[in-house]
Amino acid sequence: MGPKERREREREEIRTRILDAARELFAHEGVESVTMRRIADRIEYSPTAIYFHFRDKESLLAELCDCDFRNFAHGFTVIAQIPDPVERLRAAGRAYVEFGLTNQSHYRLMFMTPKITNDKTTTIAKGNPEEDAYAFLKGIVDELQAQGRLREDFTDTDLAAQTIWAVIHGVISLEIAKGKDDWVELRPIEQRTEQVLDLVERGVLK
Amino acid sequence: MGPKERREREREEIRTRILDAARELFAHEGVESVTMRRIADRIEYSPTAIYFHFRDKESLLAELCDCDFRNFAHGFTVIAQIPDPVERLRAAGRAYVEFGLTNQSHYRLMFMTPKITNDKTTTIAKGNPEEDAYAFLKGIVDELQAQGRLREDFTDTDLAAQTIWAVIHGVISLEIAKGKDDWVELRPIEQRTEQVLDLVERGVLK
DNA sequence: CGCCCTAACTTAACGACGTTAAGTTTAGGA
DNA sequence: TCCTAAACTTAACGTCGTTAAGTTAGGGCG
Repeated sequence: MGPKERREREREEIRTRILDAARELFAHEGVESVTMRRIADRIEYSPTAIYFHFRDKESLLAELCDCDFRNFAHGFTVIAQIPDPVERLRAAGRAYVEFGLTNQSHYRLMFMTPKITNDKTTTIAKGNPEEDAYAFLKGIVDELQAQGRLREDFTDTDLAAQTIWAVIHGVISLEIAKGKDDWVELRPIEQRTEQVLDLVERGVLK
Repeated sequence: MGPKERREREREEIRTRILDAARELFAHEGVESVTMRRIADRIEYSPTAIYFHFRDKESLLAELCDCDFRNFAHGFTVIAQIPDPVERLRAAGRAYVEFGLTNQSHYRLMFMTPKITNDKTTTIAKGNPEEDAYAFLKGIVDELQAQGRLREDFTDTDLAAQTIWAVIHGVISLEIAKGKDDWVELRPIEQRTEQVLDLVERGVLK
C-alpha cells in the first residue's frame, strides 16, 4: 500500500501549506487580509482548490486557531520548570500578556472572537497541560490548594483558575482593543500587568 | 434664516434615522448584518444615499459607538447615588458586566474591537462622569484615595482605575468570546463577577 | 496494455459587499 | 425666471466567499 499512504501524506502537506500561507498573511497583514484568494495566490493555486481541503473559510481559521492554541500552550513548558507555584503563576501571567502583545492578530482570533463553530473537532488534548493552556493554569491553582496556600473561600479551583485567567485576559485584551485609542491614556502595560498580578496574589493567597 | 435651520434639522434627522436603523440591525442580527445596503433598505433609501451623511461605513459605526458610549456612561447616574464608594464600585462592576451581557454586539464593538480610526471626532465630554464611564470609575477611585482607604502602593489612581477596569472587562469579554465554547466549562458569570470584585476589594483597599 | 473512475485541480460564474462616478430631481437665492 | 448646489438614484467597479461545471492525471483492474 505505497501510493495510498503517499497520497495521504501529500494531502496533509498541502493542507499545512494552506495553513502556513494563511498564518503568514494573518500575522503580517491582519485578519482582514486573510482571503481565500490571497491564500491561493501564495501557494499558486486557484482559490477554489482550497475548498477541496477545507470546508470553508471559517473552519480553515478554526484549524489555524486550534494549531496555534497548542503551540501557545506548549510555550509554557519552560515556565512549568519553576518550582514555586506562586512564581510560576506570575511568570505565566507575564508570558500570557507577552504572547498577546507580540501576536495581536492571533490573540484576537483565539480569545477575543466568538466562534460560531461548535464543531468540537479540536485536536487539542483537553486537560493535558502541554497542549491545553487552561489545564496548565488549573494545575498551578490545584498545586497551590494542595499546599494549603489558597484562601479558604477558593474551594472551587476551576472557578479560581477562570478568575485568574479573566483578569489577566482583561489586561491584554484591553490593550489590544484600546491601546492605540486616545480617549483614555493607558498606563504602560507592564505596570498594569504587575498590578493585576499583585491583585491576584493578594486576593487568592492566604 | 428659516429654511437654513430647517434643512440643518432635517439633515440631522436623517442622520439619526440611519444610525437608528444601523443600531437595530446591529443589536438584533449582529455586526455582520450591518450592511450599507441593509441599512438603506430599512430607511427606504438607496445604499449610496448614506454616503451623503457619513464618510464611510467605519465612521458610521464609530458614531454609533460614540453615541452608545455616552448612553452607557449615563446609565451609571443611578449608581452614582450610592454613598459608600466601595459599594458603588461593586455596583458599577455588576452593572458593567450586566451591560455587556445584554448588549453583546455593542460591547464587542465598543470594547473588543480595535478602532483603526484616530479621528478624535468624539463628542463625548472627556472627564465628565455623566458621559465618560472611565471618568466615573476614576471618580470612585479618587474618592477612595481621598478617604485614605486605598493601599499605599496605589498612588496613581489612573493606574488603579485602569487595573480595575481591566479585570472586570476580562470577565465579561471572556464570557462573550468563550462563553458558548465547550473546550472550557466556564462557571456561571455571576460567580466569576463576584469573585473578581472580591479580588479587587481585597487587593486595592486597606 | 488499455480502460475507467475518482481525486485534485481550474475556469466561470453567482450573489453580496463597500464604494465611486455620473446622472436626476428639487428647492432656495439672485 | 434662471441657476446653483444639495440630496438623492442608477449603474458600475473591484472584492469577497462559495458553487457548478469542466479538465487532467494517475492508480486499480480487465
